[in-house]
Amino acid sequence: MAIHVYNTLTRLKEPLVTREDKKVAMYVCGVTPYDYPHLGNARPAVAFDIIRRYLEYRDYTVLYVTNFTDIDDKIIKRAHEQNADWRELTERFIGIYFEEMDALNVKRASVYPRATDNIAEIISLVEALEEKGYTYTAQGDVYFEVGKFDRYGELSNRNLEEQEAGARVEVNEIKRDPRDFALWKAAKPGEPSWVSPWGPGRPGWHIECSAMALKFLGAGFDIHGGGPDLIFPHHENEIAQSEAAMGPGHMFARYWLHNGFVTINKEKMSKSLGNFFTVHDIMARYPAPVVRYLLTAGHYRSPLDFSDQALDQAQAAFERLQLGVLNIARVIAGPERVIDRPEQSAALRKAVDGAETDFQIAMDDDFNTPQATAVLFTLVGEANKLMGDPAFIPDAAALTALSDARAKIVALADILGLDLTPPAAEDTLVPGLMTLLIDLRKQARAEKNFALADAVRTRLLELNVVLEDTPQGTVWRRK
RNA sequence: GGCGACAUGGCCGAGCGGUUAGGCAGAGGUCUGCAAAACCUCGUAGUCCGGUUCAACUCCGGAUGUCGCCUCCA
Repeated sequence: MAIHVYNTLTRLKEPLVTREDKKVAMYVCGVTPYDYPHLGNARPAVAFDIIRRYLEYRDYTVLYVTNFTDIDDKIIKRAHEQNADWRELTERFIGIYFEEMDALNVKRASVYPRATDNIAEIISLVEALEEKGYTYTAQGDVYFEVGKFDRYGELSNRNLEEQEAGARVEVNEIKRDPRDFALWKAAKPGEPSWVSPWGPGRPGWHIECSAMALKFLGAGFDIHGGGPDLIFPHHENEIAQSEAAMGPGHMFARYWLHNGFVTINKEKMSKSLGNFFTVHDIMARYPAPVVRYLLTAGHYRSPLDFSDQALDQAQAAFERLQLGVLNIARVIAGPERVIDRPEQSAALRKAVDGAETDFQIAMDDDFNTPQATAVLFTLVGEANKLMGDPAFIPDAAALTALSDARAKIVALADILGLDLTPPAAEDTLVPGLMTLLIDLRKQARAEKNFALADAVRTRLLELNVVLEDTPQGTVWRRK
Protein backbone atom coordinates (compact mmCIF):
# COMPACT_ATOMS: atom_id res chain seq x y z
CA MET A 1 0.00 0.00 0.00
CA ALA A 2 1.50 3.25 -1.08
CA ILE A 3 1.46 6.56 0.69
CA HIS A 4 -0.58 9.11 -1.21
CA VAL A 5 -0.10 12.85 -0.88
CA TYR A 6 -2.01 15.80 -2.24
CA ASN A 7 0.28 17.70 -4.56
CA THR A 8 -0.52 21.38 -5.02
CA LEU A 9 1.38 21.34 -8.31
CA THR A 10 -0.91 18.79 -9.96
CA ARG A 11 -3.92 19.43 -7.74
CA LEU A 12 -4.20 15.66 -7.35
CA LYS A 13 -3.64 13.08 -4.69
CA GLU A 14 -0.71 11.07 -5.98
CA PRO A 15 1.29 8.06 -4.84
CA LEU A 16 4.52 9.19 -3.21
CA VAL A 17 7.38 7.94 -5.37
CA THR A 18 10.60 9.18 -3.88
CA ARG A 19 13.69 10.24 -5.75
CA GLU A 20 15.69 7.57 -3.98
CA ASP A 21 14.22 4.37 -2.64
CA LYS A 22 13.26 4.66 1.02
CA LYS A 23 14.65 8.17 1.29
CA VAL A 24 12.74 11.42 1.50
CA ALA A 25 14.34 14.80 1.06
CA MET A 26 12.04 17.53 2.27
CA TYR A 27 12.20 21.28 2.66
CA VAL A 28 9.72 23.30 4.66
CA CYS A 29 9.75 27.07 4.63
CA GLY A 30 10.50 28.31 8.10
CA VAL A 31 10.01 31.57 9.89
CA THR A 32 11.40 35.05 9.85
CA PRO A 33 12.65 35.36 13.43
CA TYR A 34 11.72 38.88 14.47
CA ASP A 35 8.85 38.17 16.89
CA TYR A 36 7.20 35.43 18.92
CA PRO A 37 5.84 32.65 16.71
CA HIS A 38 2.07 32.55 16.52
CA LEU A 39 -0.18 29.56 16.01
CA GLY A 40 -0.07 30.09 12.27
CA ASN A 41 3.66 29.46 12.44
CA ALA A 42 3.20 26.42 14.64
CA ARG A 43 0.74 24.78 12.30
CA PRO A 44 3.13 23.93 9.46
CA ALA A 45 5.81 23.04 11.98
CA VAL A 46 3.52 20.46 13.57
CA ALA A 47 1.90 19.33 10.32
CA PHE A 48 5.19 18.59 8.63
CA ASP A 49 6.61 17.13 11.81
CA ILE A 50 3.80 14.57 11.73
CA ILE A 51 4.50 13.89 8.07
CA ARG A 52 8.18 13.49 8.82
CA ARG A 53 7.53 11.20 11.78
CA TYR A 54 5.13 9.07 9.79
CA LEU A 55 7.57 8.70 6.92
CA GLU A 56 10.26 7.65 9.36
CA TYR A 57 7.88 5.15 10.90
CA ARG A 58 7.33 3.80 7.37
CA ASP A 59 11.07 3.19 7.14
CA TYR A 60 12.04 6.20 5.12
CA THR A 61 15.20 8.04 5.98
CA VAL A 62 14.11 11.63 6.06
CA LEU A 63 16.41 14.53 5.39
CA TYR A 64 14.40 17.46 6.68
CA VAL A 65 15.46 21.04 6.07
CA THR A 66 13.78 24.12 7.53
CA ASN A 67 15.26 27.56 7.05
CA PHE A 68 15.40 30.76 8.99
CA THR A 69 14.99 33.92 6.96
CA ASP A 70 17.34 35.83 9.18
CA ILE A 71 17.68 38.97 7.08
CA ASP A 72 14.83 40.90 5.50
CA ASP A 73 12.90 44.16 5.66
CA LYS A 74 10.89 43.21 8.73
CA ILE A 75 14.01 42.32 10.68
CA ILE A 76 15.77 45.53 9.73
CA LYS A 77 12.69 47.53 10.63
CA ARG A 78 12.12 45.82 13.97
CA ALA A 79 15.78 46.07 14.95
CA HIS A 80 15.72 49.75 14.10
CA GLU A 81 12.54 50.31 16.15
CA GLN A 82 14.04 48.58 19.14
CA ASN A 83 17.39 50.21 18.59
CA ALA A 84 18.82 46.70 18.64
CA ASP A 85 21.38 44.87 16.61
CA TRP A 86 19.59 42.84 13.95
CA ARG A 87 21.74 39.79 14.65
CA GLU A 88 20.89 39.87 18.34
CA LEU A 89 17.23 40.18 17.42
CA THR A 90 17.25 37.14 15.15
CA GLU A 91 19.35 35.09 17.56
CA ARG A 92 16.91 35.80 20.32
CA PHE A 93 13.84 34.80 18.35
CA ILE A 94 15.48 31.76 16.85
CA GLY A 95 16.11 30.65 20.43
CA ILE A 96 12.49 31.30 21.34
CA TYR A 97 11.31 29.45 18.25
CA PHE A 98 13.29 26.37 19.26
CA GLU A 99 12.01 26.50 22.83
CA GLU A 100 8.41 26.65 21.73
CA MET A 101 8.67 24.06 19.00
CA ASP A 102 10.41 21.78 21.49
CA ALA A 103 7.50 22.28 23.86
CA LEU A 104 5.15 21.29 21.05
CA ASN A 105 7.26 18.15 20.60
CA VAL A 106 8.37 19.12 17.12
CA LYS A 107 11.42 17.04 16.27
CA ARG A 108 14.42 19.07 15.29
CA ALA A 109 15.00 19.25 11.56
CA SER A 110 18.15 17.74 10.10
CA VAL A 111 19.41 21.18 9.15
CA TYR A 112 18.28 24.72 9.97
CA PRO A 113 20.10 26.79 7.38
CA ARG A 114 20.07 30.54 7.67
CA ALA A 115 20.06 32.91 4.76
CA THR A 116 23.03 34.82 6.09
CA ASP A 117 25.12 31.65 6.29
CA ASN A 118 24.50 30.90 2.63
CA ILE A 119 25.25 34.16 0.91
CA ALA A 120 27.86 32.56 -1.35
CA GLU A 121 25.36 29.98 -2.63
CA ILE A 122 22.76 32.65 -3.14
CA ILE A 123 25.15 34.80 -5.14
CA SER A 124 26.16 31.81 -7.27
CA LEU A 125 22.54 31.09 -8.06
CA VAL A 126 21.89 34.68 -9.06
CA GLU A 127 24.99 34.59 -11.23
CA ALA A 128 23.77 31.44 -12.92
CA LEU A 129 20.49 33.16 -13.70
CA GLU A 130 22.36 36.21 -14.95
CA GLU A 131 24.45 34.09 -17.29
CA LYS A 132 21.34 32.48 -18.72
CA GLY A 133 19.78 35.87 -19.33
CA TYR A 134 16.92 35.73 -16.85
CA THR A 135 17.90 38.84 -14.94
CA TYR A 136 18.36 42.53 -15.24
CA THR A 137 19.78 45.07 -12.87
CA ALA A 138 18.21 48.35 -11.96
CA GLN A 139 19.54 50.84 -9.44
CA GLY A 140 21.75 48.18 -7.92
CA ASP A 141 18.95 45.64 -7.51
CA VAL A 142 18.91 42.42 -9.48
CA TYR A 143 15.53 41.25 -10.73
CA PHE A 144 14.25 38.01 -12.14
CA GLU A 145 12.38 38.55 -15.36
CA VAL A 146 9.28 36.44 -14.96
CA GLY A 147 8.23 36.78 -18.59
CA LYS A 148 11.24 34.73 -19.65
CA PHE A 149 10.12 31.66 -17.73
CA ASP A 150 7.23 30.25 -19.69
CA ARG A 151 5.97 27.85 -17.04
CA TYR A 152 5.43 30.67 -14.57
CA GLY A 153 2.08 30.25 -12.80
CA GLU A 154 1.96 26.44 -12.93
CA LEU A 155 1.97 25.92 -9.19
CA SER A 156 -0.51 28.60 -8.26
CA ASN A 157 -2.58 27.93 -11.37
CA ARG A 158 -2.78 31.46 -12.53
CA ASN A 159 -2.70 32.90 -15.97
CA LEU A 160 -1.17 36.29 -15.55
CA GLU A 161 -2.80 37.96 -18.53
CA GLU A 162 -6.23 37.19 -17.10
CA GLN A 163 -5.65 38.78 -13.77
CA GLU A 164 -4.32 42.06 -15.00
CA ALA A 165 -7.83 43.55 -14.92
CA GLY A 166 -8.60 43.93 -11.24
CA ALA A 167 -5.26 43.02 -9.75
CA ARG A 168 -3.61 45.21 -7.23
CA VAL A 169 -0.36 46.02 -8.86
CA GLU A 170 2.71 46.85 -6.91
CA VAL A 171 3.92 50.36 -7.40
CA ASN A 172 7.51 50.00 -8.38
CA GLU A 173 8.89 52.11 -11.16
CA ILE A 174 12.10 50.16 -11.25
CA LYS A 175 10.67 46.85 -12.36
CA ARG A 176 10.04 46.22 -16.03
CA ASP A 177 7.06 44.07 -15.17
CA PRO A 178 5.14 44.06 -11.91
CA ARG A 179 5.52 40.28 -11.72
CA ASP A 180 9.31 40.50 -11.61
CA PHE A 181 10.89 40.02 -8.23
CA ALA A 182 14.15 40.95 -6.56
CA LEU A 183 16.94 38.40 -6.38
CA TRP A 184 19.38 40.81 -4.80
CA LYS A 185 18.65 44.10 -3.12
CA ALA A 186 21.15 46.91 -3.03
CA ALA A 187 21.87 48.13 0.48
CA LYS A 188 20.58 51.48 1.53
CA PRO A 189 22.84 53.49 3.82
CA GLY A 190 23.12 51.89 7.23
CA GLU A 191 21.58 48.60 6.19
CA PRO A 192 23.33 45.28 6.71
CA SER A 193 25.01 44.16 3.53
CA TRP A 194 27.27 41.62 1.92
CA VAL A 195 29.66 42.15 -0.95
CA SER A 196 28.49 40.91 -4.30
CA PRO A 197 29.19 41.32 -8.00
CA TRP A 198 26.38 43.90 -7.98
CA GLY A 199 27.73 45.85 -5.07
CA PRO A 200 26.88 45.68 -1.40
CA GLY A 201 23.43 44.31 -0.69
CA ARG A 202 21.38 41.42 0.61
CA PRO A 203 19.41 38.58 -0.89
CA GLY A 204 15.78 38.85 -1.90
CA TRP A 205 13.39 36.65 -0.01
CA HIS A 206 12.65 33.98 -2.58
CA ILE A 207 16.19 33.20 -3.68
CA GLU A 208 17.37 32.00 -0.29
CA CYS A 209 14.99 29.04 -0.24
CA SER A 210 16.05 27.97 -3.71
CA ALA A 211 19.71 28.25 -2.87
CA MET A 212 19.45 26.41 0.43
CA ALA A 213 17.10 23.70 -0.79
CA LEU A 214 19.36 22.97 -3.73
CA LYS A 215 22.44 23.07 -1.54
CA PHE A 216 21.18 20.66 1.09
CA LEU A 217 18.77 18.51 -0.90
CA GLY A 218 19.73 18.82 -4.56
CA ALA A 219 17.61 19.01 -7.67
CA GLY A 220 14.37 17.06 -7.80
CA PHE A 221 14.05 16.65 -4.06
CA ASP A 222 10.87 15.03 -2.85
CA ILE A 223 8.69 17.29 -0.76
CA HIS A 224 8.51 21.04 -0.49
CA GLY A 225 6.12 22.26 2.16
CA GLY A 226 4.88 25.42 3.74
CA GLY A 227 1.88 27.57 4.46
CA PRO A 228 -0.73 28.17 1.79
CA ASP A 229 0.01 31.87 1.58
CA LEU A 230 3.43 30.94 0.23
CA ILE A 231 2.06 29.24 -2.87
CA PHE A 232 2.02 32.58 -4.58
CA PRO A 233 4.30 34.25 -5.09
CA HIS A 234 7.00 32.65 -2.93
CA HIS A 235 6.87 29.07 -4.10
CA GLU A 236 6.02 30.03 -7.65
CA ASN A 237 9.13 32.20 -7.66
CA GLU A 238 11.24 29.45 -6.15
CA ILE A 239 10.28 27.14 -8.98
CA ALA A 240 10.89 29.78 -11.64
CA GLN A 241 14.34 30.82 -10.47
CA SER A 242 15.49 27.31 -9.59
CA GLU A 243 14.38 25.65 -12.79
CA ALA A 244 15.54 28.55 -14.90
CA ALA A 245 18.98 28.29 -13.32
CA MET A 246 19.21 24.52 -13.67
CA GLY A 247 18.00 24.47 -17.24
CA PRO A 248 15.62 22.16 -19.07
CA GLY A 249 15.08 18.65 -17.76
CA HIS A 250 15.63 19.55 -14.13
CA MET A 251 12.85 19.76 -11.66
CA PHE A 252 13.19 21.74 -8.45
CA ALA A 253 10.80 19.86 -6.14
CA ARG A 254 8.50 16.97 -6.97
CA TYR A 255 5.66 17.22 -4.47
CA TRP A 256 4.34 20.50 -3.08
CA LEU A 257 2.42 20.20 0.17
CA HIS A 258 0.61 23.04 1.88
CA ASN A 259 -1.17 23.11 5.20
CA GLY A 260 -4.44 24.94 5.84
CA PHE A 261 -4.70 28.24 7.62
CA VAL A 262 -5.34 28.74 11.28
CA THR A 263 -8.32 31.06 11.49
CA ILE A 264 -10.00 33.17 14.14
CA ASN A 265 -13.74 33.45 13.67
CA LYS A 266 -13.14 31.89 10.25
CA GLU A 267 -10.71 34.63 9.26
CA LYS A 268 -7.08 33.98 8.58
CA MET A 269 -4.86 34.52 11.59
CA SER A 270 -2.17 36.93 10.56
CA LYS A 271 0.04 39.60 11.90
CA SER A 272 -1.30 42.23 9.58
CA LEU A 273 -4.89 41.59 10.69
CA GLY A 274 -3.71 41.63 14.29
CA ASN A 275 -5.87 38.63 15.17
CA PHE A 276 -3.04 36.31 16.11
CA PHE A 277 -2.27 34.36 19.24
CA THR A 278 1.30 33.54 20.06
CA VAL A 279 2.24 30.01 20.94
CA HIS A 280 3.75 31.44 24.09
CA ASP A 281 0.46 32.92 25.30
CA ILE A 282 -1.58 29.86 24.45
CA MET A 283 0.82 27.56 26.25
CA ALA A 284 0.51 29.72 29.34
CA ARG A 285 -3.15 28.72 29.50
CA TYR A 286 -3.15 25.19 28.13
CA PRO A 287 -0.62 22.39 28.29
CA ALA A 288 1.58 22.19 25.22
CA PRO A 289 0.42 18.65 24.35
CA VAL A 290 -3.17 19.92 24.21
CA VAL A 291 -2.13 22.56 21.72
CA ARG A 292 -0.38 19.90 19.68
CA TYR A 293 -3.42 17.66 19.91
CA LEU A 294 -5.62 20.46 18.61
CA LEU A 295 -3.35 20.78 15.59
CA THR A 296 -3.50 17.01 15.09
CA ALA A 297 -7.25 16.60 15.49
CA GLY A 298 -8.00 18.17 12.12
CA HIS A 299 -6.60 17.32 8.73
CA TYR A 300 -3.47 19.31 7.94
CA ARG A 301 -4.94 20.78 4.76
CA SER A 302 -8.19 21.95 6.35
CA PRO A 303 -8.60 25.33 7.94
CA LEU A 304 -8.49 25.20 11.71
CA ASP A 305 -10.67 27.69 13.51
CA PHE A 306 -8.99 28.52 16.77
CA SER A 307 -10.93 29.34 19.92
CA ASP A 308 -11.02 28.57 23.61
CA GLN A 309 -13.85 26.18 22.92
CA ALA A 310 -11.68 24.32 20.44
CA LEU A 311 -8.90 24.16 23.04
CA ASP A 312 -11.29 22.94 25.71
CA GLN A 313 -12.57 20.21 23.45
CA ALA A 314 -9.03 19.25 22.54
CA GLN A 315 -8.07 19.13 26.19
CA ALA A 316 -10.97 16.86 27.10
CA ALA A 317 -10.24 14.56 24.19
CA PHE A 318 -6.53 14.42 24.91
CA GLU A 319 -7.15 13.66 28.57
CA ARG A 320 -9.34 10.77 27.55
CA LEU A 321 -6.34 9.25 25.79
CA GLN A 322 -4.01 10.01 28.68
CA LEU A 323 -6.37 8.58 31.26
CA GLY A 324 -7.00 5.53 29.15
CA VAL A 325 -3.31 4.72 29.17
CA LEU A 326 -3.08 5.44 32.88
CA ASN A 327 -6.06 3.23 33.69
CA ILE A 328 -4.60 0.36 31.73
CA ALA A 329 -1.28 0.79 33.48
CA ARG A 330 -2.94 0.45 36.86
CA VAL A 331 -4.74 -2.73 35.96
CA ILE A 332 -1.74 -4.45 34.46
CA ALA A 333 0.30 -3.45 37.50
CA GLY A 334 -2.26 -5.25 39.63
CA PRO A 335 -2.59 -8.94 40.44
CA GLU A 336 -3.32 -11.61 37.86
CA ARG A 337 -6.08 -14.15 38.43
CA VAL A 338 -5.26 -17.67 37.38
CA ILE A 339 -8.64 -18.30 35.80
CA ASP A 340 -9.03 -18.40 32.07
CA ARG A 341 -11.72 -16.17 30.64
CA PRO A 342 -10.38 -15.61 27.11
CA GLU A 343 -13.75 -14.56 25.67
CA GLN A 344 -13.96 -11.42 27.81
CA SER A 345 -10.93 -9.85 26.13
CA ALA A 346 -11.67 -11.06 22.62
CA ALA A 347 -13.00 -7.69 21.45
CA LEU A 348 -9.98 -5.82 22.75
CA ARG A 349 -7.66 -8.41 21.22
CA LYS A 350 -9.34 -7.90 17.88
CA ALA A 351 -9.09 -4.13 18.14
CA VAL A 352 -5.44 -4.30 19.08
CA ASP A 353 -4.62 -6.61 16.21
CA GLY A 354 -6.34 -4.40 13.65
CA ALA A 355 -5.22 -1.04 15.00
CA GLU A 356 -1.93 -0.59 13.24
CA THR A 357 -3.34 -1.48 9.85
CA ASP A 358 -6.21 0.95 10.31
CA PHE A 359 -3.77 3.61 11.43
CA GLN A 360 -1.65 3.09 8.34
CA ILE A 361 -4.64 3.15 6.01
CA ALA A 362 -5.57 6.51 7.49
CA MET A 363 -2.10 7.99 7.40
CA ASP A 364 -1.23 6.60 3.97
CA ASP A 365 -4.13 8.64 2.65
CA ASP A 366 -2.50 12.04 2.71
CA PHE A 367 -1.81 11.85 6.44
CA ASN A 368 -5.38 11.65 7.64
CA THR A 369 -4.73 12.32 11.31
CA PRO A 370 -8.42 12.65 12.32
CA GLN A 371 -9.04 9.14 11.11
CA ALA A 372 -5.79 7.95 12.65
CA THR A 373 -6.63 9.37 16.06
CA ALA A 374 -10.01 7.63 15.89
CA VAL A 375 -8.03 4.37 15.99
CA LEU A 376 -6.52 5.44 19.31
CA PHE A 377 -9.93 6.28 20.77
CA THR A 378 -11.29 2.93 19.67
CA LEU A 379 -8.50 1.14 21.51
CA VAL A 380 -9.03 3.21 24.63
CA GLY A 381 -12.75 2.57 24.45
CA GLU A 382 -12.33 -1.20 24.14
CA ALA A 383 -9.83 -1.30 26.98
CA ASN A 384 -12.11 0.78 29.20
CA LYS A 385 -15.05 -1.41 28.37
CA LEU A 386 -13.13 -4.52 29.38
CA MET A 387 -11.75 -3.07 32.61
CA GLY A 388 -15.04 -1.43 33.54
CA ASP A 389 -17.04 -4.61 33.35
CA PRO A 390 -18.08 -5.49 36.89
CA ALA A 391 -17.38 -9.13 36.07
CA PHE A 392 -13.88 -8.36 34.79
CA ILE A 393 -11.31 -10.93 35.79
CA PRO A 394 -7.68 -9.99 35.12
CA ASP A 395 -6.68 -13.29 33.58
CA ALA A 396 -3.54 -13.80 31.54
CA ALA A 397 -5.22 -13.17 28.19
CA ALA A 398 -6.80 -9.94 29.37
CA LEU A 399 -3.62 -8.61 30.90
CA THR A 400 -1.70 -9.42 27.75
CA ALA A 401 -4.33 -7.76 25.59
CA LEU A 402 -4.33 -4.70 27.83
CA SER A 403 -0.58 -4.54 27.83
CA ASP A 404 -0.52 -4.81 24.05
CA ALA A 405 -3.24 -2.19 23.78
CA ARG A 406 -1.31 0.23 25.92
CA ALA A 407 1.87 -0.33 23.95
CA LYS A 408 0.00 0.16 20.69
CA ILE A 409 -1.77 3.33 21.84
CA VAL A 410 1.47 4.87 23.06
CA ALA A 411 3.40 3.86 19.96
CA LEU A 412 0.82 5.11 17.47
CA ALA A 413 0.33 8.33 19.41
CA ASP A 414 4.07 8.82 19.35
CA ILE A 415 4.05 8.73 15.55
CA LEU A 416 1.72 11.71 15.75
CA GLY A 417 4.03 13.34 18.25
CA LEU A 418 1.55 12.91 21.09
CA ASP A 419 3.25 11.82 24.27
CA LEU A 420 0.98 9.57 26.30
CA THR A 421 3.57 7.96 28.50
CA PRO A 422 2.62 8.49 32.15
CA PRO A 423 4.70 11.09 33.96
CA ALA A 424 8.09 9.95 35.14
CA ALA A 425 8.29 8.09 38.43
CA GLU A 426 8.11 10.29 41.50
CA ASP A 427 10.75 10.24 44.13
CA THR A 428 10.04 7.63 46.74
CA LEU A 429 8.71 9.99 49.38
CA VAL A 430 5.69 11.18 47.40
CA PRO A 431 4.15 7.75 46.79
CA GLY A 432 4.78 6.91 50.42
CA LEU A 433 3.01 10.04 51.62
CA MET A 434 0.14 9.42 49.23
CA THR A 435 -0.28 5.91 50.56
CA LEU A 436 -0.32 7.33 54.06
CA LEU A 437 -3.01 9.91 53.20
CA ILE A 438 -5.10 7.39 51.35
CA ASP A 439 -4.91 4.99 54.31
CA LEU A 440 -5.96 7.73 56.74
CA ARG A 441 -8.84 8.72 54.49
CA LYS A 442 -9.87 5.09 54.24
CA GLN A 443 -10.01 4.91 58.01
CA ALA A 444 -12.07 8.09 58.20
CA ARG A 445 -14.52 6.67 55.68
CA ALA A 446 -14.75 3.43 57.63
CA GLU A 447 -15.70 5.51 60.64
CA LYS A 448 -18.22 7.42 58.48
CA ASN A 449 -16.28 10.60 59.08
CA PHE A 450 -17.01 11.80 55.57
CA ALA A 451 -16.21 15.43 56.35
CA LEU A 452 -12.63 14.51 57.09
CA ALA A 453 -12.46 12.12 54.16
CA ASP A 454 -13.72 14.78 51.77
CA ALA A 455 -11.37 17.39 53.23
CA VAL A 456 -8.43 15.16 52.39
CA ARG A 457 -9.66 14.79 48.85
CA THR A 458 -10.47 18.47 48.43
CA ARG A 459 -7.17 19.68 49.74
CA LEU A 460 -5.26 17.27 47.59
CA LEU A 461 -7.23 18.54 44.61
CA GLU A 462 -6.02 22.02 45.46
CA LEU A 463 -2.54 20.59 45.04
CA ASN A 464 -3.62 19.20 41.65
CA VAL A 465 -3.81 15.66 42.94
CA VAL A 466 -6.95 13.69 42.06
CA LEU A 467 -8.17 10.83 44.26
CA GLU A 468 -10.41 8.22 42.71
CA ASP A 469 -12.14 5.39 44.58
CA THR A 470 -12.16 2.33 42.39
CA PRO A 471 -13.40 -1.18 43.19
CA GLN A 472 -9.72 -2.09 43.54
CA GLY A 473 -9.12 0.66 46.08
CA THR A 474 -8.24 4.32 45.97
CA VAL A 475 -5.82 5.55 43.32
CA TRP A 476 -4.29 8.94 42.77
CA ARG A 477 -2.92 10.91 39.87
CA ARG A 478 -1.73 14.37 39.11
CA LYS A 479 -4.25 16.55 37.39
C1' G B 1 -12.06 41.02 -12.08
C1' G B 2 -8.92 36.14 -12.24
C1' C B 3 -7.96 31.52 -9.65
C1' G B 4 -9.11 28.12 -5.80
C1' A B 5 -11.02 25.67 -1.34
C1' C B 6 -14.92 24.46 1.67
C1' A B 7 -20.37 23.76 3.20
C1' U B 8 -21.86 16.96 7.74
C1' G B 9 -26.07 16.14 13.90
C1' G B 10 -25.60 21.60 19.79
C1' C B 11 -19.92 22.05 18.79
C1' C B 12 -15.33 19.90 16.49
C1' G B 13 -14.38 16.49 12.64
C1' A B 14 -13.51 11.79 9.01
C1' G B 15 -14.54 7.94 5.62
C1' C B 16 -17.87 5.91 2.29
C1' G B 17 -22.63 5.09 -3.83
C1' G B 18 -26.43 0.73 -0.13
C1' U B 19 -23.44 -1.84 6.06
C1' U B 20 -20.96 2.15 13.51
C1' A B 21 -16.31 7.18 12.06
C1' G B 22 -14.16 9.42 16.28
C1' G B 23 -14.11 13.35 19.96
C1' C B 24 -16.58 17.30 22.99
C1' A B 25 -21.05 18.88 25.23
C1' G B 26 -26.16 17.19 26.93
C1' A B 27 -30.01 13.49 29.03
C1' G B 28 -30.96 8.84 31.60
C1' G B 29 -28.70 4.62 33.97
C1' U B 30 -24.61 1.42 36.45
C1' C B 31 -20.74 1.97 40.24
C1' U B 32 -19.77 5.30 44.79
C1' G B 33 -21.26 7.48 51.58
C1' C B 34 -20.66 11.59 48.06
C1' A B 35 -17.59 12.51 44.12
C1' A B 36 -14.18 11.46 40.27
C1' A B 37 -12.94 8.12 36.56
C1' A B 38 -15.09 4.42 33.62
C1' C B 39 -19.02 1.74 31.25
C1' C B 40 -24.15 1.24 29.08
C1' U B 41 -28.34 3.68 26.56
C1' C B 42 -30.15 8.05 23.85
C1' G B 43 -30.13 12.49 19.34
C1' U B 44 -30.30 9.09 14.25
C1' A B 45 -26.66 14.67 10.50
C1' G B 46 -25.00 15.97 5.56
C1' U B 47 -26.84 24.38 2.63
C1' C B 48 -30.56 24.49 -1.45
C1' C B 49 -32.35 22.90 -6.48
C1' G B 50 -31.93 19.60 -10.39
C1' G B 51 -29.67 15.12 -12.73
C1' U B 52 -27.34 10.03 -13.08
C1' U B 53 -28.56 5.33 -10.42
C1' C B 54 -32.38 -0.09 -8.22
C1' A B 55 -29.96 3.09 -4.40
C1' A B 56 -26.43 9.55 -3.05
C1' C B 57 -24.31 12.74 2.51
C1' U B 58 -21.02 10.22 -1.04
C1' C B 59 -20.98 11.00 -8.49
C1' C B 60 -22.50 15.22 -12.20
C1' G B 61 -24.63 20.23 -13.11
C1' G B 62 -26.49 24.70 -11.09
C1' A B 63 -27.63 28.12 -7.06
C1' U B 64 -26.45 30.18 -2.37
C1' G B 65 -23.05 31.02 1.46
C1' U B 66 -18.20 31.16 3.88
C1' C B 67 -13.10 31.56 3.39
C1' G B 68 -8.42 32.11 0.88
C1' C B 69 -4.58 33.66 -2.89
C1' C B 70 -3.80 37.57 -6.55
C1' U B 71 0.64 42.79 -1.43
C1' C B 72 4.89 41.16 3.53
C1' C B 73 2.42 37.02 5.74
C1' A B 74 2.75 29.93 7.85
